[in-house]
Amino acid sequence: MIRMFRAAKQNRIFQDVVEQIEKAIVDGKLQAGDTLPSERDLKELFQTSRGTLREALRVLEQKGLIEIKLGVGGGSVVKAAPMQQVCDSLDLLVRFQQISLVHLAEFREGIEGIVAATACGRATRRDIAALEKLVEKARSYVAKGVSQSRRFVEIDKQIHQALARITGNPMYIVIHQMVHDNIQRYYERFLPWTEAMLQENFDDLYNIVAFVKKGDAEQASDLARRHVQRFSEHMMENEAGKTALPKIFDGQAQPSQ
Amino acid sequence: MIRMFRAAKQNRIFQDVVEQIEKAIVDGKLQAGDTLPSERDLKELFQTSRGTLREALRVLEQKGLIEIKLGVGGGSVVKAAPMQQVCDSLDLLVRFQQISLVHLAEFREGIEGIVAATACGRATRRDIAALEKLVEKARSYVAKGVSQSRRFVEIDKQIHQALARITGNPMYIVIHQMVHDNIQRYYERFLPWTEAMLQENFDDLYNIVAFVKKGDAEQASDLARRHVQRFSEHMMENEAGKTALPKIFDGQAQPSQ
DNA sequence: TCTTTAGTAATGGTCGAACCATTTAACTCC
DNA sequence: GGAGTTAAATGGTTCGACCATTACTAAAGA
Repeated sequence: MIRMFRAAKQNRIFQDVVEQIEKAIVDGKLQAGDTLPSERDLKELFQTSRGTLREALRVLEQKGLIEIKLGVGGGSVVKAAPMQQVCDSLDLLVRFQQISLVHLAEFREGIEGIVAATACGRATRRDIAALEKLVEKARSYVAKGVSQSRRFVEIDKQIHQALARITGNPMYIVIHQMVHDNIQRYYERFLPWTEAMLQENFDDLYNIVAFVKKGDAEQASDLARRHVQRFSEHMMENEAGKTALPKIFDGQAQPSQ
Repeated sequence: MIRMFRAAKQNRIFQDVVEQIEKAIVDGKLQAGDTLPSERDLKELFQTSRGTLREALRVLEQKGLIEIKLGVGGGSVVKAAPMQQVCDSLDLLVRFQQISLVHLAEFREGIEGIVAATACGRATRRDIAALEKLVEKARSYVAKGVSQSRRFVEIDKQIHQALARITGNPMYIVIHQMVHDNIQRYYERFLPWTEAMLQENFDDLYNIVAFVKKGDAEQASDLARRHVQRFSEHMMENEAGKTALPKIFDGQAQPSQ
């Protein structure tokens, strides 16, 4: 009932402009890459002022539907699917401290588990080959020690993203990316890498890929979850992690209804 | 690397205003319910024009951070956690047909499974009592037949939300709500209820709660997943669902990277 | 002829002042 | 004391002007 009707602030002209353009995009009348007329032309099309029109464009830009370029030949370009917006909106919620690191980590555990299990049944030979190539890359960085930990983390992310992509379900891709990015921000700040951790994590990746290759969903899923858990455990062991951000670890914070 | 730096369009003044206000809100210097100064005051605080300031307010409003009220005593009021925005952004993605119903349903399956399993270990006696109360409410609506299916669906949602809340992890709550709302919109349009379906779904709910009460995570999880699957199956069987929206069911659409 | 450079026009970004529409609160009148 | 009226504050809109950036073009120079 709550979401059946939208606010009826029809006095707001820019809102009407937003809805018209949004509808045109969603209906496919405006395709990604298309350029809208200039602000001065649009203001005449919509019979409004430039200020009001610009407020509408601001909203569309924020929604991720258009991108605005400067200079001659610039203007409003229709963007592809606004996937980034989903991430950003959740980003904001996390920064609101409504969601702590333990919450994120627990959630990621579940997601990684499902992704790994789902990927098991859907990975093609090419997928496996790509995964193994990434694993080899990771191995080379691990061999070079903690100085290359940044590169290793990058490959680690790519492997997880590849798994999400293999599922063929964009929901996993977008949700995974969002959680990973948010959680990684904490790890970068409070979790210094050691040789042992690097090796341990590489082994996880290697084995996860191996299980996916074998098609062993249960083991792949379990290991993927364990893989995420290890980070939380290291964070707990780490002095910086415990002392610097106690709030992050306070757990069961209730969300505001 | 991609998400480490933000676009450096510092020529855009309104962006700077957005960031300053957003930071103040996220840092807690501005609490939910606080009212910002009037546009005419803000424009002086930020040393900018009213038009530019309004563009900033438009962005903040779109982000769900503020709500704007008219008339004397009106102005920009800081809102609580912008949970609705997460739903809206996904809604847009779905309408972009980047995410189909099968994608949503599969994802929801995983989430409901994890939520049910996690809730098993965390439900207090009060939680169980509240769940059972909801189940009894659902039973009464089922008894009244399809005429009360709308009410039943509402209770169904409340039960799932209650389970998500029991986990104590706000990630589950917000993600669940986002997926549920989006998916329910399809079901409402293309899935007419029958007596048998009502009964079947009630039985699911009854048993899920029973398993949670027993603390049987595995069975609760399996049944919760099965519960979601049933909807997809009914959608498949249903002529309206198959013919009205074939595109929704085309499955493996690849996201634009 | 090719390259460099200066110029020019289109376009988004900003500014200021004015007016309109809505809402609240105070005030007047009965 | 209640109902209607008025006034002021505030967001919404409009207009006109100017600035900053950019791509294209033509002129100048090698």
